[in-house]
Amino acid sequence: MTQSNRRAGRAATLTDVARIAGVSIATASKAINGRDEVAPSTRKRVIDAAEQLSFTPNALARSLTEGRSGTVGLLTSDLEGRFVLPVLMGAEDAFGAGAINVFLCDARGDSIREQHHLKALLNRRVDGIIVVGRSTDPRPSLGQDLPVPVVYAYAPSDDPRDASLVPDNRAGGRLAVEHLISCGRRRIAHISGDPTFAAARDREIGVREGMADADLELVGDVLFSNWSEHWGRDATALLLNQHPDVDGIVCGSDQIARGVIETLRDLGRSVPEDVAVVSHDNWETLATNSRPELSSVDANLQQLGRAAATRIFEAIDGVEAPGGVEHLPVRLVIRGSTIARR
Amino acid sequence: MTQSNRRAGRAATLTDVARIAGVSIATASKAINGRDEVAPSTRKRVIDAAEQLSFTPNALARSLTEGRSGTVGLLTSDLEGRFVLPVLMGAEDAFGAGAINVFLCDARGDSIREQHHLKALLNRRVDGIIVVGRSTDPRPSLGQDLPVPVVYAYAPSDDPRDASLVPDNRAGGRLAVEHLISCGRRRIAHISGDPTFAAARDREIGVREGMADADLELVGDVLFSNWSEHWGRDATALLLNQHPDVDGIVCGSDQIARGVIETLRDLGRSVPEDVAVVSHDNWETLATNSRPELSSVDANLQQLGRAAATRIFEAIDGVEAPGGVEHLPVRLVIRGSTIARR
DNA sequence: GAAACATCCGAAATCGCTTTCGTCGAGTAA
DNA sequence: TTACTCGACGAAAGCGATTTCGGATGTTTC
Repeated sequence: MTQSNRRAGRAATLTDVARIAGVSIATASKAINGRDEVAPSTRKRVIDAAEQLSFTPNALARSLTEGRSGTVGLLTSDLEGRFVLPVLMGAEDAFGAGAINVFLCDARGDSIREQHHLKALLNRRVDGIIVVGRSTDPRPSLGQDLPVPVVYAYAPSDDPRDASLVPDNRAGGRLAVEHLISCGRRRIAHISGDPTFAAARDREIGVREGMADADLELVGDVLFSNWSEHWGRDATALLLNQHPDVDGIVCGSDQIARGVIETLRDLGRSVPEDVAVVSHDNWETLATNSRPELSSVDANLQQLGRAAATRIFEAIDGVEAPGGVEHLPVRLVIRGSTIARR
Repeated sequence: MTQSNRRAGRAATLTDVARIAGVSIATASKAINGRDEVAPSTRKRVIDAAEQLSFTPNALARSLTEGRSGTVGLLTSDLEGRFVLPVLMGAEDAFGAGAINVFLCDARGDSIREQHHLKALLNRRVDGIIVVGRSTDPRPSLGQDLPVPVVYAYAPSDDPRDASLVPDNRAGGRLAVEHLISCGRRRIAHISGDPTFAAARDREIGVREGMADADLELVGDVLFSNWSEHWGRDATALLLNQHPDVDGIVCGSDQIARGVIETLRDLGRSVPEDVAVVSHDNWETLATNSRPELSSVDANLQQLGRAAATRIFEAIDGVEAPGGVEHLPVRLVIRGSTIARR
């Protein structure tokens, strides 16, 4: 805390710099911003003066004239932050560190709070807004009459006129099951999470497609309930009871997979030798601490954030945004739960 | 994306409102901001006009005159976000949603990037900065010559002149061990993480203090290595081999505890009957999905964020900040790993 | 030596809002 | 009626930058 300095006086302004350098503020501005109608010697004087005062231009003032603030709002309902942070990082990457700053607002699933935050963001004249939902289910649109471009990431908007970017869960399901098949598995089951989640349904579709393409059928029904380890354990017990010959399991999430693997071991099955397990999310902490480590489908959230930022940019620059939901590619990370470690 | 609207024209300004209401911008400003030198009828006209144009004041312009921006920077190196998000939420609470907005910047452990972000934040004239480290180890100070108040949260600054708020890990260690003792355990061991972490050392001190107060001694040496489940498993095997009669284990983190519990079960010990286990962090996903669920010491990060925000506020209002490291209370969350579920 | 032309610089307008201070008219007191 | 107070309102000066455009130099060119 540096009270002393703060009291010492306000931050240096362009006027101060100009005075010290003995030029007008117009010239000082040009010199500092590298415009070319300034003599080299003058420029040097100005730069030196700025240095001496440790002058930093007031971004607020600049924004006021330029009409854009160089900030973007990230509006989320994802309390836990597993999804929003990779997206944030991707966005930062795309924007370039420091060039654009991101306001992170957590609406906590409360639409009143969301409106509040939205209004605050607009007051601050953000140049764009990225909305990150907490699941991949469609969420209410912020509306069409906003003065800035909006991109929905992870969770799509329920209004097709909005631009939404979501991970391709269907392809993810297919990827997972194809991997199991390529590992020589044929009797494959699917244990997933909450069936009211679009992610669960989309992944199931992908899984079924992958099986069908290989002329295979899933072992038993898809087991739906919730995304927890507990359910993974219960479902596995159930599954092995009815279909003891299963040799591959696609899990709806890493958490489920953790439970699945635990119960498989408890019931005397070795992973991946007897049963190979692949899951979704690639949540590092869970996946790499599992024994064996989890093969998992990664949603490429950072890339999704980057794409969202790019969209915002394009829209700012006047490129008409196409609207509709775009599915971004996912990737499979292979670890010990499907292929035995050498 | 609402290009049409954006093209339709710039956002309404106070001048527009004033014109429609037939008053001067001065009066319009006063009417909207609730100042009292305005006749009720006039105020109504202005408010109506503002409504009609859906006028939103330009926060940038306002900040320019008021000298404060109503924004705060949150500078972090915590990639994973487990620590930074609760802090962010706490800060939002304290600031009041919408009244203050938070710039979240991730330096990714790179000091160049950090300087970059810091500069950007200062350019945007944030009213204060909260620095969130990635562990509880001291981190380099941003320096004393910043024009805004800075508070270090979670990780303290290495400069005692800075104000730092950190969880009281020592009290946490004590809390954990006292709980085990109150559960009737006497042969207690401590399995922790990376001993180069201040958190590991502080917790150990607390644990030892708690034991000493009860005239007990730890079973064996404290086992240090890293914060992973793998280590939890290995350490437990080691421990049971040397001290098969252990009846309580304090773990350095929830991840370690997960490994500990797993191996305890594998080796035929039931939790909590034979061995009670308590850990640190209270990472919900891990703690509540464990079997049994983990009793764990929660660092109260949200409260820490709230405290940090309050500090910033006070400093803005001119209250001299005390500097130095303040240890904030932690709390124990009791679950099934120490007390058998009924 | 004058005209034409660069080159460099500064006065002033502007962005949208807040705030001070002066003005004006109505109401009150004398 | 005059003098005075007071409430309501507006003109104008900032806040800190950018940018336009005209003016003051100095340099070519014929």
